[in-house]
Amino acid sequence: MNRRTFHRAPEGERRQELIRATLDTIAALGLKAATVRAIAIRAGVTAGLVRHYFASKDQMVAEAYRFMLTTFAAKAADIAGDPRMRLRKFITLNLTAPVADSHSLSLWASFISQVRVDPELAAIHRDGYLGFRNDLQGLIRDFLEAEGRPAGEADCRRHAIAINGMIDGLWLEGCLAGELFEEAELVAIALSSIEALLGLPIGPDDEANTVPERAGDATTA
Amino acid sequence: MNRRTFHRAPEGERRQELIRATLDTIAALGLKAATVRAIAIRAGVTAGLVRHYFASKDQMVAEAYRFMLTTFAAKAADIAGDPRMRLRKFITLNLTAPVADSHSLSLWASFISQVRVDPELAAIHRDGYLGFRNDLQGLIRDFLEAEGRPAGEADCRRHAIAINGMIDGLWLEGCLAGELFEEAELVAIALSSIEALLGLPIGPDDEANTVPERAGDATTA
DNA sequence: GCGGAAATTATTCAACCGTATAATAACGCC
DNA sequence: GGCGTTATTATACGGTTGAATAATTTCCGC
Repeated sequence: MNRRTFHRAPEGERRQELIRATLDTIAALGLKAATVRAIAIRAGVTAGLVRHYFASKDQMVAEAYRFMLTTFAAKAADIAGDPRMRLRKFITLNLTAPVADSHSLSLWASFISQVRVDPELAAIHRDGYLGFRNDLQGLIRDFLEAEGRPAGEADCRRHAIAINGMIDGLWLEGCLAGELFEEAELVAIALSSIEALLGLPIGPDDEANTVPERAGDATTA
Repeated sequence: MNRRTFHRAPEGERRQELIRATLDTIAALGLKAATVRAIAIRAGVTAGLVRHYFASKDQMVAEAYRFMLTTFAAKAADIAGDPRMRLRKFITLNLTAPVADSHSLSLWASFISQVRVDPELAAIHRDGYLGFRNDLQGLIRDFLEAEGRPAGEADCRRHAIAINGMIDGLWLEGCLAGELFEEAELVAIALSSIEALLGLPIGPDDEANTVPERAGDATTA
């Protein structure tokens, strides 16, 4: 009975592979079916190896969650341009793939359902989400100031809550039923709605900012 | 070892108890930890009894999901009043307990993460969500007409998407971090934002519709 | 420098224990 | 006695473990 030949991975690489396989498996099969064995097979190794890199399966899952949140935050961090452009990019970024797709929703929902019962995941969750709305609030403040409409702390907070809510909600709709919307439709709705909320135009002259016509049905999922 | 004395429940009642216990257990412990035993204990019976009422655990979970969606839909169905009142009630209903609390989010996320991998759940999901935005679109159309601002199909659809997105998003924020908001704050933000989106007042004169001041920090979870 | 032995350690493998679901036997009330 | 409920058992599967082994690096005599 011969033993399998294997490849010995360079420092850190296998660890990253396992984290990626964890996320892929959860997205594809759900948290319940994401067993150590299933994850290991997807990563091309055997189950026992997991405990060589992580103290436990739970720790590996926790690190996978942290990695996911970090990846999201990193995407939003390197937005450049003037305040109006930055706000517009932020919204677009969060309402198009890869942030807005069923893969992301699947992952997100799996973790959210565990956050309430797992203190370690809850801590990671808190860390990950802590800056999100603050970032948005900063973008809004900068934008209002640049447009000569400086606003107080309370007003900015209120706007950030409303706009954050709208982004989250449209993200949800896009993930749940992306095939019901044109590619840019959700982004256009978000931008024009936010214009109405703030009373200021956001769209640049050189790019379409109107809502494309579409006479489809109106179901959510 | 004496056998426990037991109570013989009337037909149907025990079944309903088990469904309720299923939802409670999923919300409290997560889908993974919602074992037949845990659910049975919560319902005050022993595990074997489940198989007397349901063909399998999966079927019980599926029926619990159907029950949850039905309950949500039923709440929104019996709203009475003039168009403006109905729209306002619809929004309020979806942004206050029991629809908007961490219990609901927990349930919702648990099921959503399974919907993609379980065809039976997917069918139930589709049935349950099919009419939601159409209902909202109808409310919006009626409201606009009643205010003398009749709108075409495309406009109504666009408004319904935007407002549905905002409701979903604020619902999400309320569930995730309800303790960061005043009781009526999210509702007030939603109502004033929707006023801005539609360009029409929604709030009645006799009820506060302004956003209450609150100088707290701005974190999401 | 260089070839190969020795040490290191990443990986596999098989088995363990706990627990889950499903099936079935035992029991009590009407 | 029949039916509803419970206790018990069977089987399967999940995470974890530790010993065996293959791949890689280090070391040493030359």
